Amino acid sequence: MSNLKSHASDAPSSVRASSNKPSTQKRILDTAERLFAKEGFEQTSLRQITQEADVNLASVNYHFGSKKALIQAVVARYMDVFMPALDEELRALDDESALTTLQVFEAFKLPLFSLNGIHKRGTERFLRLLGFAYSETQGHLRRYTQSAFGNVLQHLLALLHRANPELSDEEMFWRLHFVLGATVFAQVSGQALIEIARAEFNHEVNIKTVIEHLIVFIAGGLERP
Amino acid sequence: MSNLKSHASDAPSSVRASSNKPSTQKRILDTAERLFAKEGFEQTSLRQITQEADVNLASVNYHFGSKKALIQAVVARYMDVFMPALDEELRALDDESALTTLQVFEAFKLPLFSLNGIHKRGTERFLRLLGFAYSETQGHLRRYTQSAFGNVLQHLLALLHRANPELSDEEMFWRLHFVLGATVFAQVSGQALIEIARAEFNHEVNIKTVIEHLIVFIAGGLERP
DNA sequence: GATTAAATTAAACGCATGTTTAAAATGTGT
DNA sequence: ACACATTTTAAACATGCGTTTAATTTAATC
Repeated sequence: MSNLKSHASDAPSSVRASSNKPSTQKRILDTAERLFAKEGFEQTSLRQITQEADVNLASVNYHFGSKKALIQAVVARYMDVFMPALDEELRALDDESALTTLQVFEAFKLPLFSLNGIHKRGTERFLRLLGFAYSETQGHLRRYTQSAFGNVLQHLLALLHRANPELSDEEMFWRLHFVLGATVFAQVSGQALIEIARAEFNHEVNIKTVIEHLIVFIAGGLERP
Repeated sequence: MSNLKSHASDAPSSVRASSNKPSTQKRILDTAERLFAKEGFEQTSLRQITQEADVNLASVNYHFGSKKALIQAVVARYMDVFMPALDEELRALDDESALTTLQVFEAFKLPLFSLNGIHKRGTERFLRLLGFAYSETQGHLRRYTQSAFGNVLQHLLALLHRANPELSDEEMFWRLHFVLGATVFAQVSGQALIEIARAEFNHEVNIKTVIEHLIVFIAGGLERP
């Protein structure tokens, strides 16, 4: 883990010097993101990634060190946008006089949709990545999130307590995890569900619709007396 | 798939003739169940199962045909108890005059707890197996459940519609899947959560407690106007 | 007790994975 | 143009997986 060659700590930031083709690093990152979001981390092999990215197999280990590190790099690219944005939204709620659960969860919407700046379907990808991070046991990812953005999550918990002062710590603990479960699951099974829904109800269904439905649901569950 | 030796279609039903040691088949089934519920299907290897069951590696393929078939056998042992029990409970609700969502979900409690007859912690194991069946993509399991117990699931959907006549088909579709997500997730992350909760709140937490919390939550989410 | 059938066993097969190696190619600074 | 560092490459490595094979042991049948 220590005698690696460079991991491109700086170097060719994003675009190759005299070529219109993105750098090897970016190609790997983009392709990995797409495949991870589609199939999950464990289901996606480095051979699949490097083949589709049209780079050499060994370049993943050269540039990122390991598959774990690649996974973390992919997730971090979204976390680094999402978490500060969420932080800002949550701060805006601090001054709210009559805070509701729905308000807290709706604070997620803008940060989530802002991820579409990273990629056309960034929101969807991020949520699916999160889902896989939880359903597969990617302990290192959980540790990274906790240590890098633990304060934001603490803030979230405090706001929910403020909106639901009658709920005990324990009640809140369980309900928050159920919320997380519904969210994660909706995204991991999301694509399949969206297709079923599309066929069943004969109209377009997109990720925004799903999130709208989801927020109402989890707010209902969380507020239950 | 067709030229297999026997798969023990009948034979030494459950206990060995002149030995106090369970049959190879049962040892495999029990050990597989324990490991599958602990780590998931894909994360558990046949070598791990056969080693802990103290049987030969090849005996899994001899008795069950394949790993997939073993997974299905493990799950079926629970499904065959759970689904008829649920069916009975749901039928009892048909005559209810003012049906509530909570009643429908509480109909799950007895069937779930009855699984403790199969194993001391049968409820927990079953829910975790279900969780893995969904979060890992075990398509064959979904197909089996759908074809074997599809009628019970249809019945469930009908009852929920009766309890919530104001919800559109689409609304119900999404909420039911969120319910499933919260449930599944609670179980897959369940053991870790229970341990955190135990440490955090300084009192015993068991699967029944989690289910009680869960049912209130999902009923709240589903009923939300 | 001989003859089948069923079950168990050790070993190998074929394949896929992440990672490492060492040489070749490319780029950079002087 | 040279020397050096960086990057790319093809190949191999080491490990683990589910499955299959063929021989042996155990059990059952006549």
